[in-house]
Amino acid sequence: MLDIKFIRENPDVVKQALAARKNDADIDALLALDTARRAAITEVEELKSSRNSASKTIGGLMKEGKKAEAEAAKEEVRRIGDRIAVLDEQVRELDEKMLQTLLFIPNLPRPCVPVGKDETDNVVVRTFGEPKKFDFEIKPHWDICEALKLVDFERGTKITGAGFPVYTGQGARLQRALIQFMLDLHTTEHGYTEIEPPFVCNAAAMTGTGQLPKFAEDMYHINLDQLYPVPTAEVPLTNLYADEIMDIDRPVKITAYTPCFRREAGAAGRDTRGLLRLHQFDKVELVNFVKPEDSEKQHEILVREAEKVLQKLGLHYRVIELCTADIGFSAAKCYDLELWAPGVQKWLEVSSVSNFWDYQARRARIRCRDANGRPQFVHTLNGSGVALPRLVVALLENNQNADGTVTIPEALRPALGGLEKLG
RNA sequence: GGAGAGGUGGCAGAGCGGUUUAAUGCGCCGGUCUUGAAAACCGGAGAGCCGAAAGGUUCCGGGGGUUCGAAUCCCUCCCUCUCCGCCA
Repeated sequence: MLDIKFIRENPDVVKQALAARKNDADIDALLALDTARRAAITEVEELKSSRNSASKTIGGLMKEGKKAEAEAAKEEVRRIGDRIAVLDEQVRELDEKMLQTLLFIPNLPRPCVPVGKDETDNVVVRTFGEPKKFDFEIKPHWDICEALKLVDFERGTKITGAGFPVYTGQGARLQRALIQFMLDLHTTEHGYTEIEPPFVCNAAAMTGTGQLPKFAEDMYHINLDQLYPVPTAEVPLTNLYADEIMDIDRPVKITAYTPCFRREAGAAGRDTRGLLRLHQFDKVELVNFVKPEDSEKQHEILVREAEKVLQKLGLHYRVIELCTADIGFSAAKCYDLELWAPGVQKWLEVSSVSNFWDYQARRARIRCRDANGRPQFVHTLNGSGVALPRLVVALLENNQNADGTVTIPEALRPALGGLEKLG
């Protein structure tokens, strides 16, 4: 959520930033609500002030036994009370309208974010490794999965539906090993505290991080209990500190594995084959809470931490900086990590590393204290560290051998009991 | 699921219609003392909103009601704890 004070004082900056990300929010209408709200508050508070002092006077009169005078005063105060009730209701309605407007306005991209018209204007920041050369005919991952019986695509549709993969045998074990490998890396080398959160969250949490109310259609919803299966661990992890004043002399860094559930509304028919786009997938997520002055520096550290996973696995990847038109709703700045998958001949997004500035913190009321001890909103950051299915795709397609086996990267073998090859 | 108890500042815990401007303790910050620290003593400090400021206003789990006036009385919902039931 944006700061209404900032919008009031910098309407043109806000309009320009929103235009850069192709958002058409009506800022002038919002500011009109703001003006009306403040006028109503000023009026009602003056009335409340006079009611309060009059009530004190009545208390005194009652004690002195001046019944008649007290009754006259009561009548006067009752009229003030009626007027207050009307104005209070007005303020409540204006508050609600403003909130509903603000909840649908996205974050402002930082000035440093490249301006663009769509994803083709994203910028490649750096590239790691080289595309691998093969001296045999390589297979796409779905053929490898079938040959080595890593995923049972057929039976999965029977129990749930398309997009809910059933990993089997070494495929299932590979999932578990990757989760362990990533959690161990981040906790032992990057200073993260491991969390195992609930896999469902309530509407307040979903609103805190920005999934609700705008993206309700992208989420599964357990109607009977008003709970949402998490679309990312970002939701439970970030909201862990909702309504708190945090002590963050140094960044608070937490990580968790969760399955992620996404309806992928609007993406029907895209990437239907294999593991490229799923309704349920596994992910290890990294979440940071930092003081405002530290967030830009910490964002660079965070993206390096996510990259470390790919480097250790020896995969060819690139870091993309998203342009203003492609950046996520809640993000102020965002890097994506993309793996090269030679079988499908595509760059695959396996991580999104975002700086949310104070946008989520304001929605979820996560604060810390500034140098003077005054409360201020923290900055939140998060990054996938990383999402599994596309990582598996890249591992299988890059490490496949002519004999149909797949070589396990050195770094991953301990988590697989020393296994060197799949198949 | 049933019965009972309870939700008050960072924590503990009083208050149960009108000097509550929410006592008190612990913890926290500053100071005195000390070579330094601890202890002791003195002082300070809740959050949101409106306001340039002075100041005002709201907040005792959420919502609603009674009243001139509600932390305090009533209704309702939520949550926590204890016991019972069921159970991995």
